[in-house]
Amino acid sequence: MTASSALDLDRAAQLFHALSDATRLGILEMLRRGEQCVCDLQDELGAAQSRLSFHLRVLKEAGLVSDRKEGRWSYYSIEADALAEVHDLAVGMQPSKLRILNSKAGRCCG
Amino acid sequence: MTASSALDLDRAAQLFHALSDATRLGILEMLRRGEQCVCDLQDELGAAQSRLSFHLRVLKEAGLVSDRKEGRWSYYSIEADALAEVHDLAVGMQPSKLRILNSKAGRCCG
DNA sequence: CCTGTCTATCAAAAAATGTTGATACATCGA
DNA sequence: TCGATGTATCAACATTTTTTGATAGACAGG
Repeated sequence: MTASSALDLDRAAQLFHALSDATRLGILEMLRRGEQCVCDLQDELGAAQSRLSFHLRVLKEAGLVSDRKEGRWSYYSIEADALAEVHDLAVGMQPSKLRILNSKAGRCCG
Repeated sequence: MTASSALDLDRAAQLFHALSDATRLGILEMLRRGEQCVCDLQDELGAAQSRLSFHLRVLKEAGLVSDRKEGRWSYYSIEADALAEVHDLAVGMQPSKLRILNSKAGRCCG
């Protein structure tokens, strides 16, 4: 059986697309420190509010982040599962050695 | 020292962008079987020649594939180093456990 | 209530990306 | 040399993505 169906490719493309922008990668980098409200991201990344909101939505639609409302604030945080999905994709794409140790089942470094 | 500079982000974005398209992922998938000429990719992926040529260039500019001319044919193959770079990025982005075992130095499963 | 703050959404404009068909170039075989 | 083949490149167009500024809703504090 071949490894990848059309759907797999589309999902992979969606994930990679969400990661294909420096602003979004910067957001994820900040979120690795833990939950952040939009205003903090805004300050630290120096991005306009609506711009940030846009990128956060892209990340959210890809499942890479989730949000939580508290009072006036929205807090965003990383969805570890989606990042694990990215990791699995990366492993699955390796041409040789790396693949041997990996299947869909488990992560090599878990 | 923080993990990622602006340059890192741009490079990461370039790699992920190259991977953010189903056609290009299909190409890489085929190339995992080994070197392929454009005509074979064309047949199997059912993509117009100039379209394929476009996507191959994106992949090549990201360093993910290389090409070799032989007679009338161009043979493309995977650049394992770039895929390893993708893998390292994926590992480095994990929020928790996975990171612990990894540094820039080496791959966990190598 | 009113006002200011935080955020999402919208529409318009701008920029980037992908597609298509045409053309050009190199190579091969006759 | 000629014609056919494999590929890259180009220009035009279509599509998608990103940015910007404006607006609106929810909430908190006075």
